[in-house]
Amino acid sequence: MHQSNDYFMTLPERTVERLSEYRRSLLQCLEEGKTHIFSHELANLHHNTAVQVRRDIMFIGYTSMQRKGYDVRELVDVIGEILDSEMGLNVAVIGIGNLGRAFTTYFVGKRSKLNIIATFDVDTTKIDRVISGVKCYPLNRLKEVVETHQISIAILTVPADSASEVAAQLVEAGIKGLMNFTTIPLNVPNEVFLDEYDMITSVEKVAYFVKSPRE
Amino acid sequence: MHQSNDYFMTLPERTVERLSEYRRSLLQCLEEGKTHIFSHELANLHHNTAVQVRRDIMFIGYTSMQRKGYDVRELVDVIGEILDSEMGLNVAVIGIGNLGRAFTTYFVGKRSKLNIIATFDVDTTKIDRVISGVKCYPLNRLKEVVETHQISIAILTVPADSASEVAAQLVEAGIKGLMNFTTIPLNVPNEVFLDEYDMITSVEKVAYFVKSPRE
DNA sequence: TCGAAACTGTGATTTAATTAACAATATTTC
DNA sequence: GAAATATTGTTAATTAAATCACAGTTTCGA
Ligand SMILES: NC(=O)c1ccc[n+]([C@@H]2O[C@H](COP(=O)([O-])OP(=O)(O)OC[C@H]3O[C@@H](n4cnc5c(N)ncnc54)[C@H](O)[C@@H]3O)[C@@H](O)[C@H]2O)c1
Ligand SMILES: NC(=O)c1ccc[n+]([C@@H]2O[C@H](COP(=O)([O-])OP(=O)(O)OC[C@H]3O[C@@H](n4cnc5c(N)ncnc54)[C@H](O)[C@@H]3O)[C@@H](O)[C@H]2O)c1
Repeated sequence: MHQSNDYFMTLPERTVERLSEYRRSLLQCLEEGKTHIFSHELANLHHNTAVQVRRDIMFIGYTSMQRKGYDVRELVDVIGEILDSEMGLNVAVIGIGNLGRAFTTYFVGKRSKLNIIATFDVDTTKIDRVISGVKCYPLNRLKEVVETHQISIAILTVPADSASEVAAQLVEAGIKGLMNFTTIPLNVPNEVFLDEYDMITSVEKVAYFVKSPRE
Repeated sequence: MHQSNDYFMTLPERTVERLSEYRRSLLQCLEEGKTHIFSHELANLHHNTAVQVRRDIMFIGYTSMQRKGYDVRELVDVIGEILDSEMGLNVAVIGIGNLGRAFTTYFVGKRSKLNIIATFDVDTTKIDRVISGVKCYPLNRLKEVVETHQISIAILTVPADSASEVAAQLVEAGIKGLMNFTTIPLNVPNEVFLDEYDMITSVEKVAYFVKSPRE
């Protein structure tokens, strides 16, 4: 039973994240030949509750076969309709150092609607080479390459002290979404979607809760 | 004016994260010779409001010089008292592949109360070598090394298909905090603090909001 | 010396996210 | 085919987080 609204409202960020995570588990289920899954099973695979799973799925307007659970294949497809763009989106990695290379290598292996089609750096030993399977361009060709290849998303892995400057260039070049892995919080115009993740903060948080366990 | 409670309640996770982020900005301020900072200045450096900053600082029981803003040095120290352990904590990286190496290289450079003092792998070409400045041990010596070096935190960067198994070994070895960078959600006993971060999910979220901007 | 201005600290309020509760529905069992 | 069981979808209640609103200080300027 597949029923999806023609006009989706924008989903809460956390729901979008969970849908992405559910999809990965569901694809795994498919590989194992599992065709149906209950909300509590999906919940157990992630750290949450059956109610939360049902609510997330309700958000995207999919409904199950009552009492049989969700059809895994259909659910994967519906999540795909929500998360993916028909024709895919093009992605660039900016700063192809240790983290940029690790990310690119990992990502390029995955089948996905997101294609890393360029990397950028200022290091002349990297420019014009193919690194992690993707061509590296000089940063000063950013705008040109972004336009000709219709790149809409950038992954920022440059050193902290050039992060703000490079971010401004990305905005100027017409990037629509920015994933910032540097430790510097960025300012971008409202119409550019920005997500930031700081590994060091995460590890410091773990350390805090190791030192001060809850209850 | 430095007034800290003897017994802290456990802070909300988001507050702990923000404190870690504030600290980094504050250290930067110190380097630039800035001795005092207002809540709205700190807020501007991060993506939040002056009230939020004041509330976070209230949580840790620090109070400013009225009308002069917060003393940067003191605030750094108070945040340190909250986040850091007196004698530091020892950390191990499990799976010293692309991501593990990037992380280790980056982290080892930082002055911090968290010391990466061992890495573990199963690849015999890596074992017993020093990689990213840290000695790599065979995974089967995990328990022994964790005990002798009093390692309490593990960073998990092994391939997805061995993540669960290795996590169980880490728990068994007595790890108290686990930062999981694999794409597999883990189950650990309640007394082990677990944080998980999935880069792919983050990028998929950015893609979703690029495709479906808010309002 | 007395406002006015600039910030902080915090109770009250609002908003957002999660969880509980349960009616509706399909399936199995006897 | 009726009762028992399992599971969903959704409304209502709860909890947690963020924001508002403002009184209380300190400083400044006239
Ligand atoms: N490595 C990690 O695990 C880790 C963890 C947390 C945060 N980070 C952050 O990620 C960023 C990159 O870390 P890394 O370890 O990969 O560093 P790195 O030094 O290995 O790589 C940085 C790369 O950026 C390039 N670069 C420098 N200036 C540039 C510019 N203006 N435009 C384009 N490219 C430029 C360099 O040539 C280099 O290739 C840093 O900001 C760091 O704070 C990394
Ligand atoms: N590279 C990235 O940017 C990235 C992004 C998202 C998620 N991840 C996740 O991080 C993990 C590591 O990614 P990577 O790109 O570094 O992979 P990688 O293959 O480069 O590294 C994996 C390392 O783990 C070692 N290993 C394998 N089995 C092990 C075991 N049982 N115990 C200890 N070590 C073992 C391998 O020898 C190798 O050195 C994966 O689970 C991946 O899903 C990586």
